[in-house]
Amino acid sequence: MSSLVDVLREVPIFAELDERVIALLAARCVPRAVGEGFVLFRAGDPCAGLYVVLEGRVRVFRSSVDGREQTVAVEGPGRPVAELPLFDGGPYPAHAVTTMPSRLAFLPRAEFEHAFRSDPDVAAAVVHALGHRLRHLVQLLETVAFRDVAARLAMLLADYSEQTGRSNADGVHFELDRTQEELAAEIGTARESVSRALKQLTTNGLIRSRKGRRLIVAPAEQLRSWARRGGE
Amino acid sequence: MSSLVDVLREVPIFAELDERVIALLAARCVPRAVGEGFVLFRAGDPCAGLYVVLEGRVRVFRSSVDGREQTVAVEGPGRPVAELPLFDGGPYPAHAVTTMPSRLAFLPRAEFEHAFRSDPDVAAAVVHALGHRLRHLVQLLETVAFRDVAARLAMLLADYSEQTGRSNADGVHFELDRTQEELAAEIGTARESVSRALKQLTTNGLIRSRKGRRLIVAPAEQLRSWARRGGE
DNA sequence: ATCGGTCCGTGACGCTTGTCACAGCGCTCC
DNA sequence: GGAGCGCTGTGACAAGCGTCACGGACCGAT
Repeated sequence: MSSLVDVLREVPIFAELDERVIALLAARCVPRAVGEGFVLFRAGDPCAGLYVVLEGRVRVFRSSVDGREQTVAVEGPGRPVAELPLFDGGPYPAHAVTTMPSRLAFLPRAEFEHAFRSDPDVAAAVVHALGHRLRHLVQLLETVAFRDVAARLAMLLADYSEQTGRSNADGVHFELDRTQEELAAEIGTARESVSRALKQLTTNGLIRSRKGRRLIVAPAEQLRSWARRGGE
Repeated sequence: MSSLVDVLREVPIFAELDERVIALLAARCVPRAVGEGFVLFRAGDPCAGLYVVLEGRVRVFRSSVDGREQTVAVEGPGRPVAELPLFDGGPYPAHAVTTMPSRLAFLPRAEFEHAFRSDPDVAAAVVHALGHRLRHLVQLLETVAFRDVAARLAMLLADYSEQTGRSNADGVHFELDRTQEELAAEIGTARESVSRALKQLTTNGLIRSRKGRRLIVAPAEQLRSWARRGGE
């Protein structure tokens, strides 16, 4: 098995730290292998520490009493989960659950706090990550508030295609490793609406092809501008 | 005029710093008096520095091409505006405009960065503020995604009543110093819907009395639980 | 008092979308 | 290869809400 240090070095929020600090953090981390559906924490729980996804996937979401769920973020390998409540001392603001078997690193709060206070680089890195998250949320809020389902979906596909897609002459093609149910939760709508929106995007030429979960879509910029214009 | 130092000491994000640091920051701040409708920055502008509201009010919002607006935050005296992009180097994610004549303090980015890197207390304070904002956004996102207009309004009133209200036997009474138009932008809906939702809350007994902008409402906890249950 | 502005209430209407119901399809597991 | 199951498509319907239109209340300026 590869050493924790090697993995942490690849984690964006730790990437800029020097060896000494990474080694120190790694020594304090508790690695865990868990199955699908493992609950890292629930909204309202006091914050115990920081998780980093090494392998697998974690969904962060809020749920309402009547069972609907709004996904706030989906984190994959190398991404931190719930860095927020480490700082203001408050509870976790959302639930976090693995959506597939995963390996996680857990850094207890006290360890983290110590590193944060003693090394300004750690502080800067963390604030950087927080900033990114906040930026993303503002964006998400806007689309959920303003856009219809098709436009929100287009935005989401634009993100995915940039993250995991490869572009060639026909467009950007990539694997959409999510069910429509999951997509629906991410853009705050119902599964059926996603199904219809996918059809709509296809007839509008923004999705060029759809074979199973293999997609070929228009370039991200085109998707986004279409969404901003509100669909033609 | 009162010294800047005195004002900054009252600002939540600076409150825990010691005199020396505050004095140093104050010396670098540029105070400004501006009228209503002054544009601090627009979405996409590169980040020039941090603003702190000394007096008045600043609305932070995103707008869509077709003219609708979603308010992200409304900041009053003592509150920082746009601490986010200071860190990740990105542009401002939203517009910020004063909604009344205001006094602002402006701290150029370089000064801020210096303080942030050299004093861990500054770093901690700022992260604290960021965390708070993120928490608030997650909450806002959930309500916009799930709740109907009446519920969202109830949540908003719960916040306001806690911030500025005084409670007595009839309920919590306070002054709602916003137009329905402004309320609508904060919960992502239309003015008319706010008007109808206010009526609905009144017939349901959550708003006990409404004379002009003077409101008497149910305790915040009751408002929130009603909203969470989705209106009875 | 009169005008002009902003703000608020309310009716009518149509579109989007959530919900329910059901049918086809591709799996895996016997 | 059938049974069961999760995922997907789609039709029908109702509710919520945005939009338009209009009228009325309030208020400051002249």
